[in-house]
Amino acid sequence: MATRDRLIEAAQDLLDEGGPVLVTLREVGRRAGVSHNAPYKHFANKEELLAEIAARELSYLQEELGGDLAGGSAPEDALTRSVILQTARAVRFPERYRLIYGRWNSSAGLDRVAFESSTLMTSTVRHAQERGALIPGDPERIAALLRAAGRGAAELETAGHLAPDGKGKASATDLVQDLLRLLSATD
Amino acid sequence: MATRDRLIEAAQDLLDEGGPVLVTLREVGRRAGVSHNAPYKHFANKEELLAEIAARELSYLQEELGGDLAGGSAPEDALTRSVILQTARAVRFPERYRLIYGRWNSSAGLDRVAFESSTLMTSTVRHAQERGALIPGDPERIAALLRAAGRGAAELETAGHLAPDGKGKASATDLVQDLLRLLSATD
DNA sequence: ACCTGAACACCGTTCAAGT
DNA sequence: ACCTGAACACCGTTCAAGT
Repeated sequence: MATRDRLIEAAQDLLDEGGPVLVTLREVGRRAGVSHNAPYKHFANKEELLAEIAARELSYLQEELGGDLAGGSAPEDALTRSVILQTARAVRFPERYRLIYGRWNSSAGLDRVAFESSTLMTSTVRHAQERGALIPGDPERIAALLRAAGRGAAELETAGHLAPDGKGKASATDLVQDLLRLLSATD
Repeated sequence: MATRDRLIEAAQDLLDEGGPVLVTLREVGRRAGVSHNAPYKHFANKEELLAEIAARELSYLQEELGGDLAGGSAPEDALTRSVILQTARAVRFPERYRLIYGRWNSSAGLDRVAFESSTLMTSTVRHAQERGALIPGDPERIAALLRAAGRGAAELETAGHLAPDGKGKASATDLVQDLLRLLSATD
C-alpha cells in the first residue's frame, strides 16, 4: 500500500479511537512506518488529512445509494436504506461525521462530494414523490430533514441522551424510521 | 465578578470564536487577568471547564421552556417555541452544542441537567398529546426526534449543507417547523 | 483558600538537508 | 519525488512555593 493510503488509514483509526485530538501527525507517521514529518509531503496540514477522511466517508454513502438505485431498487426503498445506513454509520463512527459537519477552511474535495451526495438524495426523494410513495413538498427540504434527523439522532445516541429514564429504548435508527413513516404517503 | 465566572466567560468567548482548540487555558487565564495556572484552582482540567459551559447552555434552554410553561402557555405552543429556540441557539453557538453532544468522561453536572431537560421536554409532549394537539405515539420518541432534527438541522446550516444548489433557501428553523407540522394533530 | 512561576512532556509546523 | 532530523513556538498539566 502506498504511504499516502497508510497515512489516511492510521489517521482514521486514531480518529475513531479518540477524536481529532488523538490524531497527532507524529503518531500517524509512526503507525505508517515513516517519520513524524512525512505526512507533510502528502497533505498540506493536519486539517487536510482529516478532510480526506471525511470526504471518503461521504463518498462511501453516496456510492451505496447510487449502487442501490442502479441495481433497480425503488427510489423510496433506496432512500429508506440510505437514511438508515447514514444514521448507523454516524452512530458507529461519530467522529467522522463530526468532521463532515464541522467547518472547513479550504477543502474543495469535501465540498464537491457533499454537494453531489446531497443532490442525489434530493432527486431520489423527488422520484419517490412522483411514484406517490412520499408526501408532497419541496424534495430538497424533505431530504434535508431526513439528513438532519439522522445526524442528530446519531449524536443523541452516542451521547447517551436517548431514553434517559430507561424506558422506550429507541435507537437512532428507530427515530429516523419514525420520521420516514411520517413522510410516507401510504401510511 | 468572581474569578471563576470570568474564567468561564473567557472560555466561552474563545469557544464561540474558534472551537475547543482555541480555548487554551493560558489565554483563558490571560483574559481573566490571572496566571495561566489559575484555572486549575477552579476546574480539574480543560474538559471540566468546557463541561461547565455546556451545562450552562442546557440550563438556559430548560429555564426558557420551564418559564414559558409556568407563564401559562399551552404545552404545544411552549414546545414549538422551545424547539425553535434550541435550533436557533445551535446555529448561533454551534461549538457549545457540539460540546453538549460530545463524549463526557466525568461531568456529573452536565449529565444531570441533560436528564432534567430531556424529561421536561418529554412531559411537555405528553401534555400536548393529551390536549389533542399532537399525534399519538411514545412521547419520549417524539421528543427525541424533535431534538435530533433541531440539532442536525443546525449542523447542516452551519456547515453550509442546506440548499446546496441555491434553490429553496430553507433554514434550520424552517426544517424543524416542517417536522412540527408533520407531528401536529390538527394538520 | 487562591494564586504564581518554573518545569516536563507533547504537538503542529518549518527548514535545511539527504537519496 | 519522497523522506529525515533538528528546531521553534505553543499547549496541558504538575509541582513547589508564596499570601
